Amino acid sequence: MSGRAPVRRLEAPDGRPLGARGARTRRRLLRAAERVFTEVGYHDASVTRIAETAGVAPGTFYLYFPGKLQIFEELIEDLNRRVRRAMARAAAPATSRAEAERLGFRAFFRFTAEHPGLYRVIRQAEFVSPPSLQAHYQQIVRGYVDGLRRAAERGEVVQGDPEVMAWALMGIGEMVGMRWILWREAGQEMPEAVFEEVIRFVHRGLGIT
Amino acid sequence: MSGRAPVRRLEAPDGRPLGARGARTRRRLLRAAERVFTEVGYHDASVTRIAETAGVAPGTFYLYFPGKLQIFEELIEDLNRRVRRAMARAAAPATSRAEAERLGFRAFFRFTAEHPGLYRVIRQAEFVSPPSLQAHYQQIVRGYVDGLRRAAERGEVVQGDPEVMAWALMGIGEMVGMRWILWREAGQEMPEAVFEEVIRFVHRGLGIT
Amino acid sequence: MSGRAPVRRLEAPDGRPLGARGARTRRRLLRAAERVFTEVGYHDASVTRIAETAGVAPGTFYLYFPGKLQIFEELIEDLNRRVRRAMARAAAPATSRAEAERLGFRAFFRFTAEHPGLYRVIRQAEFVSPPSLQAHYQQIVRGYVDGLRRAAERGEVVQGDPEVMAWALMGIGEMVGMRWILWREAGQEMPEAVFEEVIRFVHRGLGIT
Amino acid sequence: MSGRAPVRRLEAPDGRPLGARGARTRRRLLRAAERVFTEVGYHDASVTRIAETAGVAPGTFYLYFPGKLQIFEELIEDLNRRVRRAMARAAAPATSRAEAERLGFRAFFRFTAEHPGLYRVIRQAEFVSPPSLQAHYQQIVRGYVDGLRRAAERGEVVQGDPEVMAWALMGIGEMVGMRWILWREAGQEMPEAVFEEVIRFVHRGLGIT
DNA sequence: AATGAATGAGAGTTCATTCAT
DNA sequence: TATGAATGAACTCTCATTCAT
Repeated sequence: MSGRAPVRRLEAPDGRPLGARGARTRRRLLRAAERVFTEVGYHDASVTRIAETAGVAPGTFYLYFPGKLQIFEELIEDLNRRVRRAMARAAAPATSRAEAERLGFRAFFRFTAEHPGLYRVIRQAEFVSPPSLQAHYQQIVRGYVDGLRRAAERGEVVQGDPEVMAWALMGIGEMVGMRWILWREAGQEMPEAVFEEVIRFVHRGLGIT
Repeated sequence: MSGRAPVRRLEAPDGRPLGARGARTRRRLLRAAERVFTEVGYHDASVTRIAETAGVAPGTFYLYFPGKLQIFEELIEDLNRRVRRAMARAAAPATSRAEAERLGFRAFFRFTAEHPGLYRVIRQAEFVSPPSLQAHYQQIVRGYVDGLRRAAERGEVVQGDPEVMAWALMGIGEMVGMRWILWREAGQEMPEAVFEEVIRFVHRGLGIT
Repeated sequence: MSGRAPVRRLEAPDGRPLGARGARTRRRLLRAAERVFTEVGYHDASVTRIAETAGVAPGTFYLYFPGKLQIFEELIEDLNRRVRRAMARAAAPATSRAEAERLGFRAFFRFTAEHPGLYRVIRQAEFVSPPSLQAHYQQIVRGYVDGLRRAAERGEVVQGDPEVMAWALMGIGEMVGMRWILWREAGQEMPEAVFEEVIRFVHRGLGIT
Repeated sequence: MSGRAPVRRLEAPDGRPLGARGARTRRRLLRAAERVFTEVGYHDASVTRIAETAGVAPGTFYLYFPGKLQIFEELIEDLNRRVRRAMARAAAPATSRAEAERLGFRAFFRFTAEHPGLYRVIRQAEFVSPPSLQAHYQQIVRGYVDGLRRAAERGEVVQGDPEVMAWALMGIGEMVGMRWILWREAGQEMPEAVFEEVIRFVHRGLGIT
């Protein structure tokens, strides 16, 4: 279908390409930012602390990112990629839309459980970087829409506007994930009964019999 | 069954009751905070700007609220009350669960359209005041659960865990509202076709035939 | 020798004389200020809290005192009068300078023990109102000097500059009082042995054999 | 017997060691604080003004001190060290307790004359940082007590509680210093006759014949 | 004689960002 | 490529004082 993803040429904010050492430092800053944003949120995360966590001096941060906002935005994109990949991989072996939904939701909840905080951070983008947030949701929806359209053509799901359904499904996933995963203490699992109830609701909503 | 709501005795942070003049100033500060939070979010909203918007001096703010966090929390509660009241009133005349859902969602979307920004602000509470956010969602769910349980007993909706369904419905409402109302420019309406599609999804999800 | 002290005509800051009701309010403010200054010091004592303690509104304070500084200064004068009176009364029956010193120091330490905090507040005057502090010490010294001069003429104490001796004695009293009274918890007494040691030092210093 | 004083490793509030540039800035802030506290007292000294006096931006202050209170406390300790060192050095060559007292008091008054204001500042600690004030006095007393005890053993001074005597002596020094040094205009000397009178009083008080 | 809501200047403090080294 | 000292604007919050009622 596509071919390989283009190799991402990393560069410094001033446009110069990054050597191996620089690329490693950049990666460490990104991981540090993930940890710090996750722990305290965007506004209480200081650049100094991110640099510290990455083991570099504050000034070094600006060799790799134009500012705090930009590393946040890159992190959101990064998260988005990881979520979509996790869901796509999980749903790949499915032989029906019903199974695809089950596997996809399962993967989403697992991802959320393994990265508690990331899904809290993303909600912060509402005011921090609205375009990032919109892009995040829209990219997820885009993948969804294709799957739903094909399933409708095959008669597996009800006829209807696949975009609306995709947003509805995403809303269900986020709200349920927040309720049963993010608000739990770390280590707690979402009860299997809850998961099954969610899936039944989703299947009914999609008209899967 | 009902009785009237208790008169809310307003007080200053130091516990003294508020006279008419004080109550008016307090109300103006609350409205100003709503506007400012809505425009720029919690973190970029300064107390000074809120006071300015209300037409009072910065120090006056602290005669009525202990701080920025507290006015935010009060605003969330306030919003919560208004949303629930709007939905309850709208759904009251319904003669079936199907109709109740339709009227309730309609009211919710209308409220969101009339107060664009409020639903964006609430998502900020994730890091600003988690308890406020949880209370907000839980209070909405609580009302929902009762209605669903009774409907299930009457055989109007499918048997199942009403709490899970309530969270799912709330997620649908929020995400669809965000997509078609908040991200639109002011004045835009959610297309009727979208609304109908959402309602169909909701009805199917609940097992309403 | 003197005649009676002039009746103090109380007036408002604007010069108008005070009626009976006003005089009572003024007195209550003064007592409230004493309590508050004593508890938290000059800078952390707010006019509002003083008024509150006196049971009046903040605005009322300014009907009786031009400001926070002035009530503080009046309080220092007041304290000064009370200390001197207590010491003079205590020493009056003495038949020798030795006895006068013993009785005077005893009275001073007792006063300090009964008004812990007042002697801490006075030290604040160093920067709050230097003239008040100087006047306070000078008035105490003045009384001392007369007594010492007469005692020297009678050969009871050594010949020498009575003013220098007076300041030395005052320094002893303050420092010892601070160490053994103010730094103790309330209710603790200065050990009798300490008192006797102080008196011996004083007697020797004055050349009382 | 002695060995050298341990090198003081300076660190920033966050615990990182200070380089040469940082150490210089820190020193300049400390000197600036001394000047400003001396001029206007603790409460009217603003951090901004201290920074200004040191020639740095307000934010720089917080790279070196956690806050206004802490630089004040460090200043008190600093002053304490300098006073004790000055007195110890001055009294070192003394061959008798009588001479030691004379030299010690002389040194103390000279120090006070050279640093007018420091001794006023210290009195502020009463409400600002009581532990600092107690530590200051107690450290001075501690050195005094040893000297007095040995002198008593040699029969040079009267038998008695050396601690009480030490506090008395300190009180004399502070009060006399305040009267004849701090309240004078800059440049004025304490008259020699006053100094001699004080020393005679001290010698008599200690029982030095 | 008394009220108490309102003021507004100024406090201590934080932190994203810069730049000389 | 990296440092880290320095910046300075902006923040939340306090409180002595005023004045219309």
